[in-house]
Amino acid sequence: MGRAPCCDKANVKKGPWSPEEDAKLKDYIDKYGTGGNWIALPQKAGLRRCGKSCRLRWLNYLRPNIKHGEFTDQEDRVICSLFASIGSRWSIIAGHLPGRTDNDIKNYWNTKLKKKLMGMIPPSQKKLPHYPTSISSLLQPSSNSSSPSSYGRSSTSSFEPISFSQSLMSSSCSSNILQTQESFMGQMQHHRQANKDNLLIFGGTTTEASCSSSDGSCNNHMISQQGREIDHSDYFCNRVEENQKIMISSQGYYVNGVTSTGTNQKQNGSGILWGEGGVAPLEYGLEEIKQLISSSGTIASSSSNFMFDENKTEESSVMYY
DNA sequence: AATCAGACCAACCGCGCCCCC
DNA sequence: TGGGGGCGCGGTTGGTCTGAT
Repeated sequence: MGRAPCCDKANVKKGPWSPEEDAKLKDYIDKYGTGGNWIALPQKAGLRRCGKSCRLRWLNYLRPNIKHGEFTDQEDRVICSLFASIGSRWSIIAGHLPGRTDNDIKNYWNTKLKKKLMGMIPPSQKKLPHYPTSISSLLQPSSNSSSPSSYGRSSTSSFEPISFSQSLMSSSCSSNILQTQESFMGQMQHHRQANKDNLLIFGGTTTEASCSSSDGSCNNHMISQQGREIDHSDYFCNRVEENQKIMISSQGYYVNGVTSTGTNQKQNGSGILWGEGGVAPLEYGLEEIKQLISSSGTIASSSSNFMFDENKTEESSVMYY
């Protein structure tokens, strides 16, 4: 069985597009539009191409305002933030980067950006020599992305690990799903190894985390899990020092017993009581992290160990384990 | 100069969702 | 309401480029 082919494979050309084909397609769409039917379009346009191929060519290369070339640091951070929040939903991420296509972003992620992040994986994971040893270093604003860092460098590639901006950190923390990103897990695990006094606890929603900082200058935008755009400036913008315990959940962030609203959190044994009706944040110890890393060979959205319940993300994200 | 390995990227493939009949 | 067709998406592939040896 199986699905019927979308076109007559025997009579369609495959492979790279010629300038003539590009011109035909562009001319046709300029004149008549897509007509809402990509399957029929190539025949009308005089192209021996599959409709899907035409659509892809148009969307990725021929349509106006497509931006090619180097991704900026800002774009890097947007991609990372959104990836941490929503996983590999490239079309949504592309929607937040005008001129960029999902395919472009996907390729960029797979070939470069992911490796930048992988540069932060501990030596035990990636056999890389040097890593930041303080959480604060991970939370520093991105000011050195163009300068050599002390992070590890792959022996076979020339990438520079990006620095995690506050916006990335905050948005990453704001979503449970990020925990399966091996890059970030690597940071966390390494940090735990480097400084056992630190405790990193994450959880909650992207839509309710608050920020008490007045000097935070994070202006990046991100979207909630419902696709609603929200501003990072409302997020966790304060620098966090070493030896502090960090918790972020739907009620805000928490550092050494002080919440983002300035109140002290009650602690109950090893646990922490979050406000009434609050969503208990998830806690990740080193072992859990190791387990996550080992069990999530792929990214969150494709992991069988994690399911992101989009129907339950209005107030809090839910992770099934 | 030749060869090889890794990086990069355009394009293809298959699946799930949605809409329409 | 169910089935079929089209669209859109994410994963993967394969060709080309580039740098190292």
